[in-house]
Amino acid sequence: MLDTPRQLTEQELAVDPVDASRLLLGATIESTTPEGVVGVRIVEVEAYRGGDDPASHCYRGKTPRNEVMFGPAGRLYVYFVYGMHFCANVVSLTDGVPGAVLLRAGEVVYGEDLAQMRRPSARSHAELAKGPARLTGVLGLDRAHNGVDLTSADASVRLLAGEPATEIRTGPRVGVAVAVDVPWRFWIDSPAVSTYRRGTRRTRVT
DNA sequence: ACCGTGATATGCT
DNA sequence: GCATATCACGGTC
Repeated sequence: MLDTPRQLTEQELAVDPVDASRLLLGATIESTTPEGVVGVRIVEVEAYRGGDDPASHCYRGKTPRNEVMFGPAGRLYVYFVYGMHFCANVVSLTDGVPGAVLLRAGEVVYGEDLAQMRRPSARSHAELAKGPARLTGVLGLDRAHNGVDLTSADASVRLLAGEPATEIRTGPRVGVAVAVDVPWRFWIDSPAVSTYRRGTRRTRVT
């Protein structure tokens, strides 16, 4: 990095997750640990809301797991899923109103060696952060990073503004079985965009 | 296509 | 309490 890029602010992110999604496409998420620095340019995200969004972790109200989503915008919401994976979201909207943007995929733009070391199974550059758990993997994010303020200048994880994205594509969210008509997955052209997977339908008693 | 893996939430008792 | 169903997934078959 030759110059210091502008960090995204809490105010910019305190908007509807759909609008925050557009802001995050093309931005860079950067994590700093004792091992080094890794930067990932975000190319695919998904918007999640609160009580009106049946696919959201906040659909049924506040719990210990999702409480960060109810807090101020610009925080990192990290959750553990499927017994082995972490996924990371950027909290949007304002204090008390839950909303977040899931970071689904990105391109590693610096710290490639460390990224490859953290994900030895990646067989190409594009594969390094192709998928939400892979993205958290290259950045070295886990439970300990839940709630980190991404807008703070000296935070270990930060969001750096990018060129405004043009040609944003949309579609239904990946792995989600409800609200399939809602096109809240957003991506820009990149080989790192993950492949679509339909959510598994639950058997419902009506 | 299929399965590992464990936290989380919910619904019983 | 305890049982169990459900996952905002990735890797391997």
